[in-house]
This record gives sequence, C-alpha cells and structure tokens, in this order.
Amino acid sequence: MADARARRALTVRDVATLAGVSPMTVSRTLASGQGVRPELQARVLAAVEELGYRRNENARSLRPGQSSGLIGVAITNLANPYYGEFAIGVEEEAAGWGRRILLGNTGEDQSRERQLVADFLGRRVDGIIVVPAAGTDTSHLTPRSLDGRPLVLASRLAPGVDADAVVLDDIGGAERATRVLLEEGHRRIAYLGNIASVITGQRRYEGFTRALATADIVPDPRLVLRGQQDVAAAVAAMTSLLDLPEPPTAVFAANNRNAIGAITAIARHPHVTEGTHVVSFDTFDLADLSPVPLTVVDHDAHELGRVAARLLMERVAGTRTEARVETLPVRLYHIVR
Amino acid sequence: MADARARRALTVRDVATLAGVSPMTVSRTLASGQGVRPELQARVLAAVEELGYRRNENARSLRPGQSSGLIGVAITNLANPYYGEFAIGVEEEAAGWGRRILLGNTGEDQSRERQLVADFLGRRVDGIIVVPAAGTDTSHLTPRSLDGRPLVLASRLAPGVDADAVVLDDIGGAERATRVLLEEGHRRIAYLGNIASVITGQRRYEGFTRALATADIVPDPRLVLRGQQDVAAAVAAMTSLLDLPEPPTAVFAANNRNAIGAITAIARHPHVTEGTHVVSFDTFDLADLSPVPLTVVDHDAHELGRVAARLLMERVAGTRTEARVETLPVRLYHIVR
DNA sequence: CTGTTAGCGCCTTCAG
DNA sequence: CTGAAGGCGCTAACAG
Repeated sequence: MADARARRALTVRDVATLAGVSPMTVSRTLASGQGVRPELQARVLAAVEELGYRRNENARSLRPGQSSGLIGVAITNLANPYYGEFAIGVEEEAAGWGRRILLGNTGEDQSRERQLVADFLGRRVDGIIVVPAAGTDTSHLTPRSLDGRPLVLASRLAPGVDADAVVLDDIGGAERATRVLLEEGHRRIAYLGNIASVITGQRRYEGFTRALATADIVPDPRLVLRGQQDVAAAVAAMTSLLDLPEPPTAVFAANNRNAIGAITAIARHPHVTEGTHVVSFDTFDLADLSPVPLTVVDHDAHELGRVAARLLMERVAGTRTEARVETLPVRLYHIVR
Repeated sequence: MADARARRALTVRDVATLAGVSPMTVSRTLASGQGVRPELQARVLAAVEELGYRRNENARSLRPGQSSGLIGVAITNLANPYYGEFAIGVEEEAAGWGRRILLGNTGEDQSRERQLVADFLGRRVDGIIVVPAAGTDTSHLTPRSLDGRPLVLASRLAPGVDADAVVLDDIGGAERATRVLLEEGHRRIAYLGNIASVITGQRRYEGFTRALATADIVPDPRLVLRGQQDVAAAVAAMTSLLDLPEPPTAVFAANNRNAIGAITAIARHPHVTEGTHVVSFDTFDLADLSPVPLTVVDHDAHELGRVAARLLMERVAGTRTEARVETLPVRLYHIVR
C-alpha cells in the first residue's frame, strides 16, 4: 500500500525484525536453508514475501571470495544478427551457470573496447568475453591489465594475446568454398572483405589464396578489395569490379555484408551477365532467393556464444593453465536458381 | 611482474600505503581532486598507475544514495537485427549518462522476463527497459514489484502497465501501407502476423482494418493468419494462402519475419503470379532485390533505443510524475521491379 | 540450531 | 587540507 517509490530499500534486518529472528537466520534461510529450523524458515519466507524483500547482490558480492555473478561481453556490432545470435548463446549458457551479462558494443573501435573492459573490471566481473575490434593495440587484454581475470576471445583472435578462444574454421571454410568456384571453371575470382587488420579476414583470405594456389593462380590485386564495413560500401566496391574491362566471373565475400552488397551490385548492373557466382562467408536472410548462383559458408553463431561462455566458466571454476583455442566447423550449401 | 592471477584485489588502502597518505586522500583524489593538494594528488595517481588499481564499483554503490550505474534491459529477441540495433541505441545513450547495460534475452517468454527483472532489481539497477514479451501477466511490471524503480516500455506497450514508453506509429504506418494496396486495386488482402497477444501486432492489425474499412472491406478471416514467429512458419502460412482457390493478391506482413516468409513462398510457388504485392512492417536485408512488388514500413530502431534510454534517465534524474508515451514516426518506401 | 561479532571496499561526517 | 571513525548490506567464523 505504501508508495513503493518513497520507501528506503529493504535489508535483511527489516526482514529479521518482522520475522522475529536475527539477520543471520534470514541470510541462512535465503542461502540454502541449511541448519535452520523449518518453522523459522517459514516465518522468514513469509516476512520476505510480505515486504517484497530482495537481496542486494552488490553488497553480497562485496564479501571476499564471493563472485559478482557478472560476465562482461564486448561485441563489435550487435546490429549484425550474427552477433545478436552469438549474444543469446552467451547469455543462455551463462544463465545456466548463474551468471548475468554486462553487454557493450564496441562498434569496431578499440578505444571503446578498452574503456568497456576497464569498466567491466571495475564492476568485478567474473570474466570477460571479447570479440576483438580491428587493430593491433591489445595491451588492455593482457593478464596484467585484466587483474588476472579470465578472458575468452570469440570469433576472432587478437594479436599477441594468449587467451582461451573460440573461432570458426575460417581457413578451411574459405578454402573449400573457393575450391567450389575453381571446380566450376572460374579463374578470375574477386575477393571482398572488411578491414584487413581483422584477423578473421586474414584467415579467410588465407583460405582463399590457398585454394587458388592449388590451381596455380595468384590473386589479382585489382580484384581484391578490403575495408568495406557495410552494405553500401560493398555495393560500390563490387560495382567498380563489374565495370572493369575484364570483370571477375566469381566473387568471394568474406562476410555477409559484402555478400549482400555484391549480390545487389550484380543484380543492378546492366552490362554483366547475372551468372557471376558469389560465395558468402556467413548466411543472411533471403539467401534462398539469391538471383545469382550462391555458395554460403554457414556456421552456428549461437553455438559460438555458448562455447565462449562455457570456456570462460570452466576457466573460472577450473585449474586449466594453458590457453585453449576451440575451432567450430562450418558448413557449405549451394543455391543455384 | 608478480603473477596478476595470484594477487588479492587492490583497495584504496593499498594505494594509500604506497602513496604515503590516508585512504581518504585516495578516495577524494579519484572522486574529483577537490580539496587535495596537487602534490598529493600526483603521488596518489602515480601509485594508482603503478599498481594498476581500479575502484570497486560494487562497493561504491553500496553507500546510500549512490547509484549502481546499471540499467537492466530485457529484449524479446536479440537475433532480430532490429532489436540488435535497438540495444545499440540504448547502450550509446546510456553510456552518455555514465550507465552500463545489463542485458537479457527473454525469447518472448514472460516467466523469463519476470526472472530477469527480479535479478535486475537484486543488482539495484537504476532503471529498467523492457520490450514486453507476449502475454497478459504483467504483475512483475507494477511499481510495487519494481520497488519503485523506473521502467520504460519499448516498442510495445504492456496491458495494465502505466509506465513511460516509446513505441512506433504502428497504427498509422499500417493504415498508410494498407491504403497503398487498396489504391492499387487490391481487394483480397491477406494479413500475416505474430502472436496475437503482442500489442504491437494488435496495433498494426488495427491500422490494417481501419484502412480496409475506408474501402468498405471487412477482413476475410481465412486470409488472416497470426502466430508465425519465424520465417519457416511464415513460409508455410503464406503457401497455404496461395493454395486457396481464390488466393490473395496482396499481403500485409506485420513484421519482417513474416514478410521474408511471404516473399519466399511467393517466389517458390509455381501456380501463382509473381505480382502478389507485399507490405512489410520492418525492413530487412536485400529488400531492394525483392522479386515481388514490395512496400516497406521502415523505422529507426536505433533511435527507439536512444529515446527509451533518454526517457529512463530523465525519469531517474527528474520529477516527472505522469507516464509519458512517445510515438516515433515510420516511413514508407516502395520497391517495384 | 541460532545469534553475535567483525569486516568486505568505499565514502560521508566530523575532528584536527 | 588531511585523517579517523563509522556504516552501507551482507555473511564467514565463532560462541552459545
């Protein structure tokens, strides 16, 4: 009845008074009930119910040895459904371990990532999961700057950081997909990727060149365009390729933004055959309806998130010392209209 | 040099000892520096630097009157890029107010939402932003169960909850888009939506029927299919409509999942003209390349997030008493191949 | 089985 | 300008 807005936050003491017991009995009842007479437990729980009491987790975690129950997660771009799915995976797995997620979006900006990680540490998170932003300054990811708190890298590795990680089979997936193009007889194959300093991109590019090497092809630098971060940039990049005197007959897109841009550019382009074959690393909505032949390198972002959280929790709980890198498989599928 | 992993967490006391001052001088220096001799400040900051000390935010927020600096955000489906964008908006705006995001995904499950909110309160968040899950039990969103903490509803309203909110112009947008179909002469217009209990869906359906009413049309119940939560379900629903003796000539899809499903079904269906016009509330990747005439009701999810966070922060800071509902505009655009 | 004491890290209050 | 005392909410350790 009283205005909830006005009342001071409730404490164990309030509950204890109402139940006619000591604060410790309240604490014990709420913790497990171990060693408290059932009758008293009932009184305590009734008082909790009546007052609407809720334990203060922040105060709780202040005690030494207590965990904050929080995990910090820094993601480069939540607007990418792939990372949204990833975040859900992390959250679900973490919830299973009684942990809650503190989330930050870095927007591919290392200084923002550094700031987020610092903040996470200030809140005494139990561990941190990072999809590292592009860049080479990883000093904020060393054990020293992390106060020794566990770190798991996800989706990408970070240069000079020796931590647990979960990544995709970028090299193998890119190589297999590129080989599909080669088997279809393509020789002029373009590459569209994002910022070159993103390790995932480097790995996918490596797979791409490896496959070409088996056919004794050296990538034509004029057909390799990197740095497209969004669909609009990818459309522009692909259009410029199609306008070349000798346009490519196939494209390897290192992520779904670039694939969508490539497909859009091809569909719009008047002078070129619509047969240009596209490979997309990452799937996307409506891939099924691609107007051009499409090979998708698909993977399970949800599982990526779950594994990242699991690695972190095992590290928190366990005694593993050496860093462990898990590689998740990818799956190719083809859409030919 | 010492193994960071092993060392006990640092405290103001450690810094004070190294700097040769009292803990209070450290605290004051870190708070603002007000009333501390510059020379001592320098010593303190040097010690902080040397030790790598970081203030414990949890302990800090324990003091009465101190804010936790946390905002709880519960979203129905992070894998929808629309909500990912929303989350980024919330996070950016919140960061501007010095707040961090505690994120949870409800998966459209009210009990999970209830649990999340309870947990947020246990962590003494400064406020809560909720995209309410479908359902009618909103008892966990009353001021009483929220301990009087501010709440902002986003994207959807919740039945019986009198709180600040930011929503789209669902009714107006749906009405305008439907009118486009009518003006093109369509009379048999289908409706594809998600769970009927989601208020956003109700509002969009209301706009749909309002427009039909102006043309003296009563929706044909056989053409109204609700409850499709994912693309696969929407494909099935649309396919069943196309198989009717008199299939619809246009479809209003109340969200992008249903629109993608509808387009996919139409494109695959052998017996029907590809001219079936689709309206999609929400945009999606590759909308540009729709193989069927498409009208998109677009909106700014990022801004939705920012406004939600702003309403919340204003409520935390301010003295507003009556609930405020902000309505964001939508924008129509047409794709005709 | 239950209660008392003490202290986690920080900062408000008051004394020097 | 600086420091000492005390308490925020909770619970481990010990006493009864």
